[in-house]
Amino acid sequence: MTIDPVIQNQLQRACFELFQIEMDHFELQETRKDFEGDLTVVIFPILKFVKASPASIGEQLGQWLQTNQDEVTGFNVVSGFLNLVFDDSYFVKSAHSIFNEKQFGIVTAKSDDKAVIVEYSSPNTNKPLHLGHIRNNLLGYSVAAILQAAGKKVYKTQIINDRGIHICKSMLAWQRFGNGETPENTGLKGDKVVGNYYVRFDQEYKKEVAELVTQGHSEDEAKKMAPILLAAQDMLRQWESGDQEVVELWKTMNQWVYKGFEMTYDKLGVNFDSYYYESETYLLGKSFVEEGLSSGVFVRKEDGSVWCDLTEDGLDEKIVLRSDGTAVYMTQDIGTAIQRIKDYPNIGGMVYTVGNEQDYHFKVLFLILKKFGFEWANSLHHLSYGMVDLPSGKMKSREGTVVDADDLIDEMTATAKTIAQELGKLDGYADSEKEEVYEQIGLGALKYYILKVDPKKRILFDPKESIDFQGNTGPFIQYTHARISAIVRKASESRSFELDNISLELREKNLIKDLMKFPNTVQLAAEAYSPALLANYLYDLVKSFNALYQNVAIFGNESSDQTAFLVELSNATGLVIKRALGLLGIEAPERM
RNA sequence: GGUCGCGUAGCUCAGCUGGAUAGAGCAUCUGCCUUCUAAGCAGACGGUCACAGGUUCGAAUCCUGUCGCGAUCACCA
Repeated sequence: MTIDPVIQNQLQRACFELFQIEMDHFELQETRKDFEGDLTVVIFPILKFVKASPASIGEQLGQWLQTNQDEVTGFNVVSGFLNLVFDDSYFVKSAHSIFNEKQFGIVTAKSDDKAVIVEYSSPNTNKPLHLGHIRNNLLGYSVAAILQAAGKKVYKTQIINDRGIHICKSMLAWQRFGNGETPENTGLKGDKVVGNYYVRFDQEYKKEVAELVTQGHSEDEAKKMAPILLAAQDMLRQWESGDQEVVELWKTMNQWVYKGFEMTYDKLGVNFDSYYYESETYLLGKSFVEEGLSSGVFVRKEDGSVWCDLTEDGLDEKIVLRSDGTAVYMTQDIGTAIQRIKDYPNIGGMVYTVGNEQDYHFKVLFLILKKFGFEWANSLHHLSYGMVDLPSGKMKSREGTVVDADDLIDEMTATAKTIAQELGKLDGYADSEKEEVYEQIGLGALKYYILKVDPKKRILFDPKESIDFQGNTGPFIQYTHARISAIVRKASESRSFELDNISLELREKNLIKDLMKFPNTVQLAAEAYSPALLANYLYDLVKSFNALYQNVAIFGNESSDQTAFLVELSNATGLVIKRALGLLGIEAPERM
């Protein structure tokens, strides 16, 4: 799409013909808005090879391009910068081809290319999803979509932490205080039911600890000997030994949770190709520990525990198997990784969407997998993102200071509704249509708000300040798309135009330049695993569109080529906006 | 203490492999609704790019150090 490679090539020829030197790369950049021109060549790097003033070199190169390259119709040199002016028809043709290219910006995967597994969400089964999971889900889903658009085959998956002491705590509290409550007879989502008992457990636990302390035990002692905790630990042992009753309860309550999660995923608009459960994979890593021992990647200590010595790589020793032979977190992650490669054909790499608190863990994991000598281990990426904190500090589910995912989604939708009603939008539509749009807008605001910031940065989220709908926000972008849809509706008879008859204003050129950047932006976003890149691109694009269309009358002279061109240009812009929003998992309403 | 990340307008954030006078939105002010939809547009105000050195034609961007914030350094997950 971009002309840069062509110009690079021509500059090489020019340098050879004019100065008899061979340069393989030139610094090209978009011309700043306050100078005349479209593409700028930075002259300074050439100075090292050519003995002349920047002005003279610029002059000669500009002259050469003007005579040898059709698109270049003019140039000017300003203190070391050669600004090239392109012919209007070049931009008109570009806009035209964007409109005609069905999959503009999207590269389809070749069948022989390696695929990528993107893991995200990966919740515990003892509590509902919260704001932190929302960031995780939005990032994972969007990065998967972007990788796909950049030409990769992508599989989305997650690992569900369905075993361990945490779920036993919920189970125990439910047994004792539940009175047979179920999602069905309470009308609550299953994850909420289970989450409530997790909180209940903690309350009882604290009560018992306090009681023990008044009886004269130290707090540390009390924390270890509280009967309810001992009971939970006992339950875990029963689970591991396959006690039928415990396993049944475990299955039942986990099913409640999964149903609840699915409802939240549906609302968020994310999905998965497969699920992995720790209860099924936690033993997997062990066989590879044996393998690692025989190949010397791991060493066994006297007490029987197994370690990986990473001191040569600047890290510590890391345990991969406990002295009692049970698996640790690392063990199962090794196992899960290898299992996934077996389960899917032709995997070239994996992306793990996990918070930055686990940076060290993944550094170690990747290193160990490399030591095993797997080829794919060189293409593992930890999509590390910053925490979402509240003004009051960190979110803690046990203390009830979390922002619940479902609540937040509902609040956003409600806010969208209030604002839309105040503005009198959507009057005259059916209630069901209205509700759908409110949801699209509320979620659009939330998704864009989260995705527009660099993944690695921490987000401070203030739930009291409702998320903005003005300025650099999802709804603003959606709104522009809706306006474009209106234009397209009105101009239902699309008429073709004569390319040669169009002359462009600066703002039209700017919009087309922005449109042309889309494929490149998708590639950059894929390389950087950063939806933020795309979000900020979108905002620029929408600004360009608005700046142009505010002061231009599209309709009124329906017969002119200029009108037909403007309609096509808006159509192309609408397509790109919708596509880019899609990569962020945001819907683009036709009306709002 | 070691390691990693972050620090840009009052607030929230952009700023791609170093390039021209560091950009948006919110907030505060000023104008614009008979054209496609004002969730918008045009403009004003607002900066020691944490600090100090270094690299070079040129640094918010790269390197080193200091300070501040966060994370992490478990036979937890």
